[in-house]
Amino acid sequence: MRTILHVDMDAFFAAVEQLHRPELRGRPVIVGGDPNGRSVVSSASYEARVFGVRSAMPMAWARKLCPQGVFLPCDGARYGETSRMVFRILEQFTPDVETASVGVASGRCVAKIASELAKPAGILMVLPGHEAELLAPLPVGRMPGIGPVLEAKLTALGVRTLGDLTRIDEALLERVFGVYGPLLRRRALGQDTAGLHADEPAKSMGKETTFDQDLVDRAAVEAALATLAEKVCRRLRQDGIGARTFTVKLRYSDFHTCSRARTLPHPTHYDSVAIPAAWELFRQLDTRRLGVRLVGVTASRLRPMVHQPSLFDEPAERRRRRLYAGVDTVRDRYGFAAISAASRIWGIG
DNA sequence: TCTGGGGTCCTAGGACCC
DNA sequence: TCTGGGGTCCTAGGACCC
Repeated sequence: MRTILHVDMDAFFAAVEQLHRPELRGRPVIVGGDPNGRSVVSSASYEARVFGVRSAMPMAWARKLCPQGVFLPCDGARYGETSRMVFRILEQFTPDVETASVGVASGRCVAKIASELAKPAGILMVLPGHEAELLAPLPVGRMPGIGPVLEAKLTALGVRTLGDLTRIDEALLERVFGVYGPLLRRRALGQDTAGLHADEPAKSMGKETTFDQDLVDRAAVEAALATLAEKVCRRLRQDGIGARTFTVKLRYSDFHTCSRARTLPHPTHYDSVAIPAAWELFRQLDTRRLGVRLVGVTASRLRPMVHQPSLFDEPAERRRRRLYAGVDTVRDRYGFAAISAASRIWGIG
């Protein structure tokens, strides 16, 4: 019999801050980006949640709701270190972790919901055969995969709880939600057959940035795009893979968001290919006279880069490989910006 | 009060081939 | 002169999760 333990760190970033700085314990701690900038809340302590502060809420709202809060920037290195520590403990099968809640069940969805119900700092075990019973009274929005949009559609059908979802007409469910409908019902019954699939290779990797102020100057947007493309390519090279598809994403000041993609015949991980592609996609995409709030570059259709020996391009390809190895070495030593501008000038095809 | 950044998965429609 | 159906690949957009 399969047993899945879903371990969920309660208000993890905020809890880590309170762990390392005892004077913050008992105080509303809000971790996120610059509270005066265009950022959102990453994590709010339970003391801050009392004021209505939630994850993903704009920092500006959080500040209004909880002016006395302690606002802290994300300390990624410290959270990573703490997370690794937690994993070392979990590897020894000791569920004795103070910052966490644990749900135990036969399937992933139920285990996750159980960990939510166990909060804060509890353990909830769901015995096989009792899944549907636990789920029935819960609002549909508690099920992973049902967000605000699906919840509203279900409400319109008169479905409020997961119990309601198990009783609604199957054909209707399929008409409204397509292939997802029957799946939702099975999950609501606790029949969750999805196993765990750790360690699968990534399907895409991307970088995006929201500007402090909307950019009107298109040259400045293109400069930002080049930097993003360089960073994405750098990650591809580090992983020894290339991408066949590059996508540029653009968000205007009115929050309208659009994207354009291009697929290449062969995978690449070279700045000199990705940057011109990103620029061209951006020029096709940028049809409105509005400030630009965000741009992003995403690589997908990821493949291993096989360096096929070819009669003609072999020396050029070898040169290029050496060039980028050098670029990466310099950046490792002196930081990313050290070579950014130069690599754009080199641009060999 | 004004909306991050990293991803995954699904859908609809078009181009193209047989 | 008009037109089927299946399959594959690709694009754009949207919902969702952490």
